[in-house]
Amino acid sequence: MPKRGRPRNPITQKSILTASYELLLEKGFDDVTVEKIAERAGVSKVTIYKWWPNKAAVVMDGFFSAAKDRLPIPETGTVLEDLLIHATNLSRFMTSPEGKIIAALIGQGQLDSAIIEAFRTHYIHPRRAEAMLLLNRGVQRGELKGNLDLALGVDLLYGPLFYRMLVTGESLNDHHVKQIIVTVFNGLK
Amino acid sequence: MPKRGRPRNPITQKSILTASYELLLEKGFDDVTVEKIAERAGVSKVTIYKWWPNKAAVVMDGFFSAAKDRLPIPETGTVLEDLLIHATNLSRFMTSPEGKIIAALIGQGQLDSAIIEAFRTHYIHPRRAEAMLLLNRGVQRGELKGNLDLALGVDLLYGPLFYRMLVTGESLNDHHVKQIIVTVFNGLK
DNA sequence: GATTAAGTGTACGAAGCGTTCAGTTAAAAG
DNA sequence: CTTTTAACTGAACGCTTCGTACACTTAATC
Repeated sequence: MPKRGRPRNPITQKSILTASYELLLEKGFDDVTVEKIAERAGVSKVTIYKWWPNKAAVVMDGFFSAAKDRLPIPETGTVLEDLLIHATNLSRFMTSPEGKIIAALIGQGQLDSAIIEAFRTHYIHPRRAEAMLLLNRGVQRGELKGNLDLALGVDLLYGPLFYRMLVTGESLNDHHVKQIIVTVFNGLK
Repeated sequence: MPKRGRPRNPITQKSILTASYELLLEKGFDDVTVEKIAERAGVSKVTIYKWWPNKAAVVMDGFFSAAKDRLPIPETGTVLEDLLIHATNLSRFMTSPEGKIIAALIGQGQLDSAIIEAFRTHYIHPRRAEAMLLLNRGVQRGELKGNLDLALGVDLLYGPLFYRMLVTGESLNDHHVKQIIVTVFNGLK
């Protein structure tokens, strides 16, 4: 049975999400307003509130629908090499304008549990799972110790990168990343 | 030459900072309002704006004036032992109600550079310096490698703890901390 | 034509920020 | 005792933004 009533216009939803992501990129989370999203999307504010419960929900949705996975998992044959490539790519992404959105969302998440939950589910956990696969290959090959706790490994690799980005704010170039990865690797092998 | 005019009432300032910190503890950054601070401090809102430029400045000041240093640097004789004690204390503090303020402030800092700057200067950097001293004792004793980059060491130790707190949100008990520290230590020695 | 649901435009209430204004109050200086 | 200076007060206000209410119009099916 096809639906009664006026059908939903797919362009409406899409342009809301696009406008939302563009504004997030240009202005940062705090300066994105529902009114601006509506204006840029060419849509009524009421329509936005019809489909999303609040501003945070729209913005998160816009982020997830626009953020592509730009970090394919490398497979060079040795874990250390894979880790170096992966971590370098990650750090470059995190210091880019799009990557900085991530800091903003994690920040906002500290004040709004719905945001951080969504972010963990849709962004953090999938990427952690990928990194665990990478580490697991190293365990199989005997490059990493056999009883390695994969989750711990990911904490040790990602932790310092996020820490620098969110907490110390210090620069994060390829050399720093290499230092971090090589040293952690020594602890994991 | 003593100052002309009505002298500043020290109680006024103090009660503003106290009220601000109490509210921060009870409600979190977002739900602290200047009006509530004024009400609890028994002070006019205008007085607050006379001495601080905005809400963030008052709240940060309240935090710094109230947050005691509860993390003395241990000195057991071996670095690994020192690190375990220090990191365990830190993680316990971070998961306490007062510690959670830190997550909120770092979060807010991602949206307001003045906040994160103040937080780094008054809170993060001094604690990193302490941790570096601890590590340096290990280098002197030959328990850690001689060419160790102390800042890197702190990144590796603190990074995973903050990462769990801010990003993954996973629990952080003494066992996790021990795993983290022991593994990092293996990479640093 | 009747029904259903999508979408619009305007207006509004509630917060909260930061400011303005017209005062009072507590001290030092003359 | 009067004047001057600066701290402090209370109430009101403008502004922005969130989220909602209301009275529509529009596009589809029955």
